[in-house]
Amino acid sequence: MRFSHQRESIQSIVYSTNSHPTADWVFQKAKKVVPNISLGTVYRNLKQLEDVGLIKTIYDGNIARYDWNQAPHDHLKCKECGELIDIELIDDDVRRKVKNKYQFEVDDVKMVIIGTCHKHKNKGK
Amino acid sequence: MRFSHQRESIQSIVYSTNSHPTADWVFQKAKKVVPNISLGTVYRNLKQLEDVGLIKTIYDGNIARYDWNQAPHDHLKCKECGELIDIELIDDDVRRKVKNKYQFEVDDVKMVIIGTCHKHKNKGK
DNA sequence: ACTTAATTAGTAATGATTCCTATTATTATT
DNA sequence: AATAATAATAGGAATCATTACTAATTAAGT
Repeated sequence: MRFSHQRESIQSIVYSTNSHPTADWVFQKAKKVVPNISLGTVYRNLKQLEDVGLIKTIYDGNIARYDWNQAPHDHLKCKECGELIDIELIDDDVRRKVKNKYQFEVDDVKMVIIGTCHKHKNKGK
Repeated sequence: MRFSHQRESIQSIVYSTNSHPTADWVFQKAKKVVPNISLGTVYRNLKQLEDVGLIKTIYDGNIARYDWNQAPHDHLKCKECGELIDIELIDDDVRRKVKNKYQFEVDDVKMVIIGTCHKHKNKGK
């Protein structure tokens, strides 16, 4: 994989935020640096960056979001504001249990906890 | 919500399988019962059935799958065959931890464990 | 500088899902 | 059983996210 100005920009954009951006959000930001970058380039590079292990993809419903955080972690999703919040539960238990009970070789545990964040607790009813 | 032949068929199709079918799979089956049913009807009814709490939606990557199983459970996804396998880990721990640590009201925990199922363990390398 | 192949912009194509509208069917009421 | 009110439908168009295609560009080795 050789150097490209576009990929460098895309990577630094993803690395600049904790907001788990979508491809389109990255595209909008990238245009400010590389004015005539195309959306296809953004997708292609996001995929390459994932292949190389520099970013991770999170599926939020049926839309892809990207995350620079490589450490194993999970997400809280608030159904009021839609925000994805990083959390660390550190449960190696899950891996062990699954391996023993289901003879399943675990690569990755993707957990999203749906609910209401502290900012919106009262708006529930 | 009033009765419809279409919705009844769609529900019984989802309830007839453990394969976590996609909308299109349900559509193909439904055509055998209601020959000129339309895909839009399938989507509309799947959503209604979910609203009413009769089925659940699982996002498998960026494609929606439907599940009749209302009991809290998680899924193993084999990256070789793509199959989604139901599992029960029963960890109320997660709910408690999240509630205390992050002041987050938990509605649902969606966990998908990616890896290799016992049928494909050797094919890994 | 020259060559080679990876990368790009721009656009067309795809696939899943939603939206729109005239018609049909269910349910309550007479 | 006929009527009225309106939820639900079929069929197709529209949308949204993502991928594929292609000629032109560009990084990097020689």
